[in-house]
Amino acid sequence: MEKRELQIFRKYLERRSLKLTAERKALFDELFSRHEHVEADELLVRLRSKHKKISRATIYRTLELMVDSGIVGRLRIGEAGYRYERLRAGDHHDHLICDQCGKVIEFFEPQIESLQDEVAARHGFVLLSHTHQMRGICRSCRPRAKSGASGGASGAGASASASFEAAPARPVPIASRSRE
Amino acid sequence: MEKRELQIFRKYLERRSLKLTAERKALFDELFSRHEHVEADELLVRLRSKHKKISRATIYRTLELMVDSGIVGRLRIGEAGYRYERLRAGDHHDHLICDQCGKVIEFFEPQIESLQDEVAARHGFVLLSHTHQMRGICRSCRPRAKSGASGGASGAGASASASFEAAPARPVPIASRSRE
DNA sequence: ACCGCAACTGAGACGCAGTCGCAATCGCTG
DNA sequence: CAGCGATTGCGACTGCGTCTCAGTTGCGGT
Repeated sequence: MEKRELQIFRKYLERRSLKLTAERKALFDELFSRHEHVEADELLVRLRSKHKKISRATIYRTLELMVDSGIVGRLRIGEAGYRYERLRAGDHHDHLICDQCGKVIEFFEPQIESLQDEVAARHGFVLLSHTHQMRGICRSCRPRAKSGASGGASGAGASASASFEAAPARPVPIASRSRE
Repeated sequence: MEKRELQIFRKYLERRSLKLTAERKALFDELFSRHEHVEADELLVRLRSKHKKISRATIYRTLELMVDSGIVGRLRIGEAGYRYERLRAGDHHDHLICDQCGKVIEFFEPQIESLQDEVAARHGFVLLSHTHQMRGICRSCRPRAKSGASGGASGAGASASASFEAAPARPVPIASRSRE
């Protein structure tokens, strides 16, 4: 049976009289073949190594369609640029990232979700989406962890700590939650 | 009396035998003159309009020092690039952003903070920092709000919704909390 | 005073990630 | 099989930040 997300994407395209071309399908297959958080250029390289001819622009254009259709999430994890992840329908999660090895763990904490609604309401906001990333050192990196981001204000170590940036994700359409 | 953050910055520089030059001081003053979330180029423009001669490179270099020293926070709010905000010593907050007017509200919710620790622990992580952004429509934009990010999977409107990105912030050294 | 040197700075080149313009193609539809 | 909107690849381009480099500053030591 065809993947549910492919159906959704197909429908999304149809509604706008856009086509599910070979390039779009190839990108879909690549992205949905495994669960990960991948960069656009990585997808380009992979597809090309599979002898699919596709341009960078098309990758970006297609990813945008997928993000808009809701089947793909766009994140900012670390440094520059975006990463993309497939989303299973109705899914929602936030991210826990290891600063050392880059591993990404997904988590979902209902209590946090509802506290968010509360906070938003308290400020008169209608919540549409959110981004929540926690960064730290994972279990397997723990032993040899040492450096880490220089702490607050007071004394830090000696060597200049590389300033490692962090950044979150594209909104999770809150619809799925609130419209329950 | 001299601003506490300036003292911190001064000390940070001294420790590394760096200097508090006129340019650095000017940038500090600009950034700490009011509370906001500003872009690097905006700071450049402002300083120049005040007849201070300063180059783009210096702005960036100095902002990095400030971020490292802990007196300034670096965020990703919307689209590309970073925004900088002054941090009062020991302060911590997350952000609530209006997708319509761009207004940024800071919030702090102790319960969320501790739930985060719990989640991290559950996954064997040592938390170092986090980023938490909520996006929506603020009270004053509410009445005429309509468009918004296309919802999940199913039917969206007609016009192509501009894909508005979001992205969070530089870690808040968790030290201040856990080391309490 | 003067030297020496490390720290600073401005200007512009550079790099990366993503976007755009455009002409060539594709693939329905009538 | 002509018409036409959708699609694509290519390469130019942009925005934002970083790097290089040569010239300047300013403090410490003598």
